[in-house]
Amino acid sequence: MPRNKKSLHVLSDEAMALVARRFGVLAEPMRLRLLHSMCDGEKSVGELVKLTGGTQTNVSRHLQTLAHAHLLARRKEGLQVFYTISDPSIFRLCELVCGSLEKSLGRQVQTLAR
Amino acid sequence: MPRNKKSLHVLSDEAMALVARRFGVLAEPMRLRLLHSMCDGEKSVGELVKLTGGTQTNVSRHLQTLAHAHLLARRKEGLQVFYTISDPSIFRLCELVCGSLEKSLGRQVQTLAR
DNA sequence: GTCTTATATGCGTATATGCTCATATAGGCA
DNA sequence: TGCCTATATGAGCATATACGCATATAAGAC
Repeated sequence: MPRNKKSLHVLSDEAMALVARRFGVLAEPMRLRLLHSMCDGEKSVGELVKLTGGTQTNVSRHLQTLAHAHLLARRKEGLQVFYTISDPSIFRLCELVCGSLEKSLGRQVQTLAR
Repeated sequence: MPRNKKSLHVLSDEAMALVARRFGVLAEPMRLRLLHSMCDGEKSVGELVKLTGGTQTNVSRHLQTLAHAHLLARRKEGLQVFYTISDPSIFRLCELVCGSLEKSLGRQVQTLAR
């Protein structure tokens, strides 16, 4: 029976979809800016709005997306909601991408990794 | 003059856009399958069509996308075109994502990393 | 209870992206 | 030349996603 091959293939497809979705979450400049703004610790939504210059609606939406992907943790305190990066593997991802981009761009953008 | 701050901010925005675009290239299951199919060396478009089960048109389009992002190298030989992974940092990216997903999914998908 | 502040959400719109069909290009062979 | 094969591309459609406006929810102060 070629069932092993088949089911492996199917599983692999599901895996691909999951990985793709994860990359998709990181494929938005605003979400990257939000993550970047949280590098030094948790921030409230209001702080993130000021730091990123986005609208409250948009920042809130993107924070939801990041939280649902388990990249952020949510903590409510009174009127405010604080978000923290809960998956540190993001940093490595961004470092890798920045390094790769620096190489392929021939150092056109030297400040990429900052 | 707050120009330093300003221009740093602008540069950072461009950087974010570049990084986001890179992640976006990796945010499609078919493109991930194509990359996966090329792990063991270069492949022709025809081979990739068979390996991934996609249509010729679609496979060709995704290969273009990957090549334009400098993730693939293109080599023409007679009627055939061969593509190779030209940026090995992709492997680390996928490993990191797979590892992170395995953790957050509580090992629901054990074969993710295969 | 009212009022204010902080955050989230429903809805409509604009843009982007993936997919397919048909066709174009490019190279090899007779 | 004409024909066949391998790959790329233009056009159209369907879906997804980001954004803003207005409004809802939640919590504190009064």
